[in-house]
Amino acid sequence: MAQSVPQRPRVGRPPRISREEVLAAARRVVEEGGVGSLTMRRLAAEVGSTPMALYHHVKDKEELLLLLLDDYAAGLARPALPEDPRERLVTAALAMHDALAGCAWVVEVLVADDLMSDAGLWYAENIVDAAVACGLTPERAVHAYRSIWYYTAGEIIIRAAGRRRAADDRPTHRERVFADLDEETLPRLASIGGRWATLTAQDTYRQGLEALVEGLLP
Amino acid sequence: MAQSVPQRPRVGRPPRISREEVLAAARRVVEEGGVGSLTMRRLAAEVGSTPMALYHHVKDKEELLLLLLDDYAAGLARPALPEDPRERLVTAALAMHDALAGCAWVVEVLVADDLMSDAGLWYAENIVDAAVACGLTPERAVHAYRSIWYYTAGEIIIRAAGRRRAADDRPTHRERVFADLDEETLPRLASIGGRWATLTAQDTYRQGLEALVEGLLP
DNA sequence: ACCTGAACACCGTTCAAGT
DNA sequence: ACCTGAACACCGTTCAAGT
Repeated sequence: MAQSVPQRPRVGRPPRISREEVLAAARRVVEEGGVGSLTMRRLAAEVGSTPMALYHHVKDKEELLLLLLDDYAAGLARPALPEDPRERLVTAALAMHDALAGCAWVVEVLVADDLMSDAGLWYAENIVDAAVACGLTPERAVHAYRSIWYYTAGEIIIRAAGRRRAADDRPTHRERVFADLDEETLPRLASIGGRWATLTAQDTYRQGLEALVEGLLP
Repeated sequence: MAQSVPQRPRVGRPPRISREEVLAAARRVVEEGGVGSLTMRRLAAEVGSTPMALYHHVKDKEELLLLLLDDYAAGLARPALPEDPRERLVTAALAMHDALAGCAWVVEVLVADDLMSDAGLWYAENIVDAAVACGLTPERAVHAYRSIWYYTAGEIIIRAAGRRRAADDRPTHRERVFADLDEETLPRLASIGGRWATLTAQDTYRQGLEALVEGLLP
């Protein structure tokens, strides 16, 4: 029915910017200053155009963010996974965590529309499948995946927030609170005192993951 | 030295609005429409004043949110905790989760400056202390607390995002993705298909928590 | 002491017009 | 087809002035 069009008959004004250019610029902006710094106006300046020209290449800001996400997900390496299902589960979860950690801004978008994009499903697929191979029913495997996802997303989000806080020089609310803990009502925290900051700065993602997996599998 | 002042000698223009009124109005706004709907202008309208009058009662918007948080935390019940340390740990974590779940908006603020306020430390205190009583070193107890905190915050944040998504009527990106999964590359997810939504809607917080605790404790 | 109005420096997006 | 400018309906916050 529809005959193939060898060359689209381009009519009208020739484009000055392309969707790819817009996306590339958006990626630059977001990598440098976080999602918060990505505004249509700033992006327009970056590509040397006007805010409204952008709307000819993306529907709106939300679509722009989703495209950015797809793009990032598509570029992710898919590590070879071990045969042993339990190891496969842990390895896939670690890879998922690395994918998120490597790109702080994704999280802010992620939470708005969970489970990144098609490419992100690879992690879910492998984790659920490995959990089934470990002996869980499909239902419990999905629940296990969710627990791991909560743990992973929580870690990423909270660490990202921590970094943002550290970037501001002024002492945070939390530091002030920890500086004068009441030994009467909070003896344990008071005894930990200054070590809290260093202890919580340590990367214990893997440790916690393994504990979680230990408890989740039969 | 300083003599007690029985009655502050109030001079100048009498106040039309108080800090308490501002806070109460902010709480109303935020409970109804989330943190996103709390703007200084909207809040001013709510108390029947101008945006700038607010700055006479709170330093800025951030302080306003922190005050709101303190306020909420101060009103939380502190459930009696069981003697057995392991049960105490689980009970405290569940109480922490309930406190957050009862008040969706806190999370948005929380992430910005983790560990709610003084009142929120009660949970940390009990969880860390119970973990030590279970035989962990203080260091590992803090790490265990962090894992639980990641898991808990992640669950709350992701569920809240899910509810926000469900509130918009239009089908989400994620639904579209799940509608046509590739059976070749994602066989496991494809086989779960439509059940994904109902499975992930189930509340499995306690289940995951117990698994995590199981794996964390010696 | 407390409040107001005007103003500054921002947002995302729509609409009508230009090339 | 692609881009522009002006405009709308918002933000948080500062500053100088009023009572």
